[in-house]
Amino acid sequence: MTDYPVQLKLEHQLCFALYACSREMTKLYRPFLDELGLTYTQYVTLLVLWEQDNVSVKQLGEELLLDSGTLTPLLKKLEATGLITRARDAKDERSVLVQLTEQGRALQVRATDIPEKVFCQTGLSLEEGSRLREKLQQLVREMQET
Amino acid sequence: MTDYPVQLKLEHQLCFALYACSREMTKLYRPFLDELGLTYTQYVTLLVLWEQDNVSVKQLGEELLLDSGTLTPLLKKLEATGLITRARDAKDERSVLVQLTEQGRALQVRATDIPEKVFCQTGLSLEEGSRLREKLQQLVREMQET
DNA sequence: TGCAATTGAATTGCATACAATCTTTATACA
DNA sequence: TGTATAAAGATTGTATGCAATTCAATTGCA
Repeated sequence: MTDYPVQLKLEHQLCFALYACSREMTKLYRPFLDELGLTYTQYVTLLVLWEQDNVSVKQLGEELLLDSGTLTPLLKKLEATGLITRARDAKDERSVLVQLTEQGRALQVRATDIPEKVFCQTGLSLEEGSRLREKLQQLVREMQET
Repeated sequence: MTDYPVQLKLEHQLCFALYACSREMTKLYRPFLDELGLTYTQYVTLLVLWEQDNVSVKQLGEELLLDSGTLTPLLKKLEATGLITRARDAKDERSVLVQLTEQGRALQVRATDIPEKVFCQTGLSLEEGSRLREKLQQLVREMQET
């Protein structure tokens, strides 16, 4: 199999490196998020809400690159656990506004140290981490244009 | 909200950049894989098998960083569509060996050009793509050690 | 050698992702 | 001003991911 096309080798795939790396990174978060009773997707949703409260499902979807098929059930779970409320926007009944509860806002304090703890396990310098993140953000923007 | 802790901003998260980038990359593959009737995970599984046929579920899991909970149903689907066969290893009845069918092997030809077509949409130079992939592979290795 | 511990898959249960479709509300414009 | 179109969520269906558990086969070692 020495003449196997090099462009099909798994080791040669940027897509797989991304896919594997993303999942491994999520695994590093899991023990910390377990303590807060959150999944990774719930966590990033809260990151958005902690920055800007009272946003629509549409806005959340634009920030997180997720659609209502993913967000609706996830938000219902966060509502059921008492971290957020969901309510139709009086100004536009098509929209649903998501708001943190007291409890949801309080959780932010317990999350503050998680990114740093995880980052320490990556073996990256701050400089390398930033460069890599910027490169990935640039790549996301490029892929969304196509 | 100007005093919001910078380390919790979504834009500052390497984990989210990876998560978003991985999903966007998979979206670029989708139209091409649809033509072959494959999902992304089925595709990377076949990448492994095209390189080395007749491997165990355990070996597949080690290459793809997936466990039997994900692989077993996926492999059953590939078997149902006639691309692979699954059989207990006579030398160790605990293992299941996965083998390509004629049809499964034939599909490789139609997949050969996909990585290049997708890569063109990333806007990366070959040099940048390789560097990024190597950085991600190194990061995966580092995260697996912890 | 006999049996406890380990290993490899499969199964179960839960939480995403995402395409496709449906429902409700808002908007545009003939 | 009706009405066609568009927009925002919700729903449905399919396919992962992964933890936890179960089951069968193998291995290690007292």
